[in-house]
Amino acid sequence: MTEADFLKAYDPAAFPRPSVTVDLVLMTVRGGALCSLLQQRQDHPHKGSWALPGGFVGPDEGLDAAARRVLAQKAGLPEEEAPGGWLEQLYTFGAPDRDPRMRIITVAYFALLPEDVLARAVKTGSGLQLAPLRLAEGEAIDAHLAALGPDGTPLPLAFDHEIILKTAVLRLRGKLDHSPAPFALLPKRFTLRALQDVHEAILGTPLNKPAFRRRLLDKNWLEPTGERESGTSYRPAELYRVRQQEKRSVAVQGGMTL
Amino acid sequence: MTEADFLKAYDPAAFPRPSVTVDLVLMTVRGGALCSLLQQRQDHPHKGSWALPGGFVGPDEGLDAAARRVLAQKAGLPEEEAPGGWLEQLYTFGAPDRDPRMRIITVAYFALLPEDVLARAVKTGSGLQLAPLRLAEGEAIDAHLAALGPDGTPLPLAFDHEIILKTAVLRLRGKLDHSPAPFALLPKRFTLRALQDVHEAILGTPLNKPAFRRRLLDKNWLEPTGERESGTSYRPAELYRVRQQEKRSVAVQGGMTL
DNA sequence: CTAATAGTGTCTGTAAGACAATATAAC
DNA sequence: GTTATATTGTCTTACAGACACTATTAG
Repeated sequence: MTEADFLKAYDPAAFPRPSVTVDLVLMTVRGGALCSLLQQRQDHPHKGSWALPGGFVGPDEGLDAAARRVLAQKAGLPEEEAPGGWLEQLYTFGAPDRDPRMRIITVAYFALLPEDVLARAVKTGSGLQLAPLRLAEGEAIDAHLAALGPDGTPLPLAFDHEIILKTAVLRLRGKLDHSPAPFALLPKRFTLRALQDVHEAILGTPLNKPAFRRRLLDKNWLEPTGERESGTSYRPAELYRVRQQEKRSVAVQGGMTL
Repeated sequence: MTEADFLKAYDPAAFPRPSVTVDLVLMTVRGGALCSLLQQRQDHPHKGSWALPGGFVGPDEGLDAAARRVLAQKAGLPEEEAPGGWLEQLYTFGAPDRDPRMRIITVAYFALLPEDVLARAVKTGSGLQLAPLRLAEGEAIDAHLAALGPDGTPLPLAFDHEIILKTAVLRLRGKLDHSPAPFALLPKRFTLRALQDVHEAILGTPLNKPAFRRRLLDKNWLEPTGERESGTSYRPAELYRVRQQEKRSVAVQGGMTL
């Protein structure tokens, strides 16, 4: 056994290497619901089921770079531009049988994008869909998550992508209060009410307005622009923007702004 | 470009696959300090520097299984036994140049083990060391982390292992209050004082005793055993144990008990 | 003016920090 | 008893939830 371990450790080419991919959970909030971009599989295995967009990691490509590349390809985001999104490594899934064709280890990322960006991606690509995610009550990791189709019925999910989606939703919930990530779901200038709507959609529960406002403003992450929203038939709300410094300040391995 | 992408996605064998390893941050608290097991490299590259124990992921081996195997090999833990530790996937590091020999993507795990288990591992193996970790003040990810040798000077760390260690420490700090993981650093029965010492070592700051006690007991994770510690020259403290149910209850992708 | 929402003030309950008082075991 | 620490009680402060009140804009 020690001999075998020795060989294993010092002659890695002696046994087959796994393929490594990145899979992306591209999320946004639309119509008060947290949604994820899914792509219908055209081939076996899991033909017809819905999968996360992904791609193989190139031989000289970093993991973040691969995630950005897939994001650009699938979501139609030019890599050089700054659409104001968020990208963060989520978790790595590597069960030996997660793909029936061969051994594939996937590094899952999640991205947050403004609604219009993802809506445009859906229209551009084919077999794409922005599916509302419905997570059963309770924060347990073994709770069931459904991605709903246009008719409100759950879509069949390919591979282990339900677990990946569930992990993403729970991670996002956990980070809501401690990370500037959720701002990536809104345009550059937004009202506090819109931000609260985003939080409520992600948590799936209503929040107290004065408390929410206090909490957010006390963090000092936002600054008022002096401008107001327009087009309302009632009192327009102040537009806020994220302080420049907060776009850099990041928690533990906290992801990156796009 | 679309053609190239197509080939990339559908003919993964057409380009070389990366090697995939697991690296383990094996931590414990000793002498009031958070320590990690490090192994001195016997070969180039980084010969003489100190590295995290790790190993290649086998062709039919899951990531968690690989981490457990390396844990058993390096820390001398029999895989079947239940020493009361904690194992959790940390983050995946895959910069193309992180290893000069070849492309290696590593899935980092961190483990928490009682002090005596790791101390035994250090004595058994060779070139092993349990190094106190000192993190510069401030939670910033770009702060410097040093692993101290026996003479108190920082050890040179191999590859990107400083970043991995830093990530582990920050992750552990963040989970302290929300996860039953820290209990893995103590024996099965322990006093609240010992638990507070562990928390203080990890956070690097003293805590308020009554508040700590209230917080922990209010979580209802612990139950008194009715027994007292022995061998003290003063009033012995009550011994607590973790409720059985809490060993299962786990937060978001929260790791596993050993 | 009315309608509708923005934004604020205030009360209350919960939980943490600080500090002190009491309890208990070894000697 | 003394000593050292466990364990509990209490005061104060900070903050979140609840609710109501005031402000502002369109029409």
